[in-house]
Amino acid sequence: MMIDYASLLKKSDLKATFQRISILKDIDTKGHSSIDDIYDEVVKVYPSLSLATVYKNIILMVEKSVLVEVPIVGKKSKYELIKDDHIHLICTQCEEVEDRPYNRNTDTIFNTISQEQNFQLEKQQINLYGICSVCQV
Amino acid sequence: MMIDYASLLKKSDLKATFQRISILKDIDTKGHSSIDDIYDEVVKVYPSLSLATVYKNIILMVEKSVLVEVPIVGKKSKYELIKDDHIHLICTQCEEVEDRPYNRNTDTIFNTISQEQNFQLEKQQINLYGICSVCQV
DNA sequence: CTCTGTGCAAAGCGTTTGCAAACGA
DNA sequence: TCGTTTGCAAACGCTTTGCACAGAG
Repeated sequence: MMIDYASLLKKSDLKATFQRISILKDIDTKGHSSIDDIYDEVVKVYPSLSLATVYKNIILMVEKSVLVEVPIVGKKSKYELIKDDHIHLICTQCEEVEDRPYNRNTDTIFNTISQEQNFQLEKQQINLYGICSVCQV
Repeated sequence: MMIDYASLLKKSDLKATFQRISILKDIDTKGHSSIDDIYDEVVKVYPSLSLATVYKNIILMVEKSVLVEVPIVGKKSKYELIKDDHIHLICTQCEEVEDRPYNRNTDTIFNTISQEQNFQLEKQQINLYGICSVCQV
């Protein structure tokens, strides 16, 4: 958190507009945000924001590998900043997503499977769906 | 494969129509199909099929836990028959999805993480994205 | 100053809905 | 026969697009 979003954008040949920085800040602060989450949040501090601008920028930042799409069963995708591989705990009740680090074996397992299948691994997404501690009454 | 789809449907209080059986057969044969895959296939043997019927039935069969949605980064979801936990190898080139069984450690890892986080695990989806052996020139 | 990015409104599509007719049990 | 399911066409809502203006570098 508290990354220099402007540098992050420039590194990817994207101009550091207030809209883009606000989008990144929202995602970074929350961890995972949907398009609507982002729009609702950023429009508060920048009322003239257009939803189309959010769409355009998310698409662009995913292409540039600044963001990663996290598709979720039965809901709209969320987006997160690119980061080390990790596990998602996705609450089916409150829809929050929490990250947990891989343990030492996790990587090995997936690499082994990929090698056995002669599969050229590019990206991995481990999603555990369930009820988070907060929602368990 | 070659399951008794009619019984499967009746077990879930769904009438065994030709449309539903054909949808299940397509998914079971291919392993994983998108809505459009299914429509394109079934309409061949049942030309009066409506796309709306496919949508309605997929939604229904997911609710009844006959099918499971597999959301995929940057593409439309695919659907599979419900089955034991497994890993998806998703080819980013040809879009094929292949299943691989969990090895002995996989379950342990996810159960451990869930317990540590007091997370009530309901469902898990492990997706490995990359290039399948066929597409590696 | 130049080229990129934004906002707006319209267009485009995938998905859902309502209803009469057809069908399964 | 009765309740469910289907097909059609319309409605919906999310996403994308084109273009003139604004803004970053």
